[in-house]
Amino acid sequence: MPYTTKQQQAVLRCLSQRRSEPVSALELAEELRREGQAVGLSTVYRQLEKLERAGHIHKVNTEEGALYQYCDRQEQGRDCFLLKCEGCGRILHLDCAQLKPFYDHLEREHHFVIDPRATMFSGLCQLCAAGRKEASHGEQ
Amino acid sequence: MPYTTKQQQAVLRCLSQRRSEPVSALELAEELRREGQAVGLSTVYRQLEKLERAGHIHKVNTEEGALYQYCDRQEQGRDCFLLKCEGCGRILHLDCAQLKPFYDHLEREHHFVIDPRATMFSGLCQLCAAGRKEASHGEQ
DNA sequence: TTGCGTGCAAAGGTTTTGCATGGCA
DNA sequence: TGCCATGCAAAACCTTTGCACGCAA
Repeated sequence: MPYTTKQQQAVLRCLSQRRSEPVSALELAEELRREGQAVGLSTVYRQLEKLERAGHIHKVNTEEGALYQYCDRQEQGRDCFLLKCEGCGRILHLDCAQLKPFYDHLEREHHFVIDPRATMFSGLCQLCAAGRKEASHGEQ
Repeated sequence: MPYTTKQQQAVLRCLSQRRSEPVSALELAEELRREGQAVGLSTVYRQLEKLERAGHIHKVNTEEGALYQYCDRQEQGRDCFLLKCEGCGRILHLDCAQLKPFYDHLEREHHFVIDPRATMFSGLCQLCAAGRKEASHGEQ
């Protein structure tokens, strides 16, 4: 990284402190303002785009707009993937060798190359799964 | 389905004709207008929400807003999953028994219950993967 | 001085909402 | 008649863009 502004550093620092928690651009700008490091919203968006292209963060499109999450370089192996709980919104990183045979199969049989960084498994974590058992009854 | 309006039927019919092709709400409204079955945009949105909750269609959040895709009831088994090509945006349904050991492992070890209907694998299909090889060089 | 990053304000696009209207039970 | 879906227009929202300014090389 040849030249970094203090805004750029602030955005990345704030994101990395949050670790596995996905944040929206607006939340990020507000947090930075609270810290006395105010950064304009458009600058936040511009930095997020850069950081994503550089592979430092994940961008996840959700119902409520895009969320951004710090992405640890070490966790970017082929067997690392993202797990998103539809209940609480949290995104987990997991490393699992069990996926490899499946990916290989896809590539061999269907010529489809998986991008682990962009692949999101959705489901329910233990707590949220338990909570929904009761709530979900007749809909529509 | 106790009572369906002709708008509701039109939206579902249009979506089912497109099959594996994801469509935006606006495109849907335009297509219906072209067919002489004009449906207001807000009605299209309201119907899409209903259809999604009833499990008839998938909603996929993308860069350019939400896309909707018809979802065949028969394909909703545990081993069915969605494959999204980041290149052309197409979504494929695949059925693959190779996933089962992985899901079982997740459930046993991490207490995470996968929702196949909401799980989207991202990657590149053969054609798009080939096309990107050339384009992607030094960025940032 | 030159160039790039910044911040504000405005524009752009998508999705939702309010409200009057109309059709089906 | 009563209720719910509809359609239009307006609002709300997120994200991008234009442009003048300022900081660093």
